[in-house]
Amino acid sequence: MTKAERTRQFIIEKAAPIFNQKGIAGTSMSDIMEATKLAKGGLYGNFESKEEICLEAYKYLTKNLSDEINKSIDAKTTAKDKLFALLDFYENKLFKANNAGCPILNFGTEVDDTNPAIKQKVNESIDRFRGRISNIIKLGHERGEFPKTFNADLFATKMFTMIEGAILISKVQNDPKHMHVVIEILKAEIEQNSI
Amino acid sequence: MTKAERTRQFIIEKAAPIFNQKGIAGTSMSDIMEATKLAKGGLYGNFESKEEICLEAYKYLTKNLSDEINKSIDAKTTAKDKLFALLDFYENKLFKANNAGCPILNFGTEVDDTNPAIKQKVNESIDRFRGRISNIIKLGHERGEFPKTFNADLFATKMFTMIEGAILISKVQNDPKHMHVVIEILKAEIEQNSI
DNA sequence: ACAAATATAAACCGATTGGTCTATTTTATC
DNA sequence: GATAAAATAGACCAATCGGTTTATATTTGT
Repeated sequence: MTKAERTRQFIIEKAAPIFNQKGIAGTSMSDIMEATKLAKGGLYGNFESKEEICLEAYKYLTKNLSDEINKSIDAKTTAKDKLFALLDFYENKLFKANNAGCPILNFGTEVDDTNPAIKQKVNESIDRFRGRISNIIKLGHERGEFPKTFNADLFATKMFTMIEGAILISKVQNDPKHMHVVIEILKAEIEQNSI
Repeated sequence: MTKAERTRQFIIEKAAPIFNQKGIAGTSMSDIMEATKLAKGGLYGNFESKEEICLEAYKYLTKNLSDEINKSIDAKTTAKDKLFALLDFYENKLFKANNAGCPILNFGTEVDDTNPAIKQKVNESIDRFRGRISNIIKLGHERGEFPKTFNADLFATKMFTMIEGAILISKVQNDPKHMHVVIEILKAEIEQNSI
């Protein structure tokens, strides 16, 4: 890893939480200069533009999250445990512990028309998230944990939308109450669909 | 209605969809100048700041939406029909017809730390939305349409979070598919809980 | 129609925006 | 440790930001 590569990574790591919290338009290069203690030249020597930093920041945020989630899931064997681990992750890590919430939600609502590159990335994140849930349920089918009537795709959509909606409420209300309610509803539904 | 009041209202109406689409930080006074064909003086003669326009724009967007929703609901008599009307509204009006999506989602994700005034308004919007759903279910209890086991508060949270999550997906993917799926899931659940 | 009050246009403000450029420093190679 | 190459600081840029001011239009009440 050359110096430049290290600095590049360093900038991404410092910029990511700022973009996630203040938004793309709301984050300025001087914010990133302050966070990294680098001057303009230091930033533009490693990146072409603010947008490039932002794109890399989004990739970094989602990759990090993805890795953590996969780690939580892989630690469990049964499909039910994996789904519960995923739900617990969202309740504990992403909302309570984390700072600025879900990058899919934060970036997704902003990059409507303005930023097709990031929009595409958010798109992929959504597919990955839904796919993860769906695959666990299909694993449950194979393992005989869930009946075939427990529709993987439908539940994936349900779970994804409820979690994102819950993050929105909990963030605006500064209160994890509804997030907790949502997690409980989803757990109950999984329980109900267990053989 | 004085000239000033009319101009004020005119500015709000022109600015609202811009804020809803481009976000608060992403909307500049020159955007509003262009949309209203007014000069700086025209705007600052009627408003103290960009933030005041933004706050009024948010109020305008949600009031408009609220009025339309209430009209749809009031046209129905049974609780089930009212819930279905609300769901249809979200599927048809808000996503397909509407331009920039739900102001609760758009503003809510942005006004985290930066804008307590609007954050408070979004908070109220969420309560109003959830309350509306919850009240319809309670009406269903009274009318003998729904069993008491159909928990009003839980379902309100479920419905709200799923709809907002579905708006997010549908917007990012430019595809109402998942919104449709969510509406169908919710309708089926209401049907299932009908006596 | 006229006068007082109101509302708007447009020049102007300092600060900040994203971005460039060059001189200097730091790093890597020998 | 000298030297070539890579990376950074910081002055600089035009454009734009939100906002102010004042002179001119436009409403309004009479």
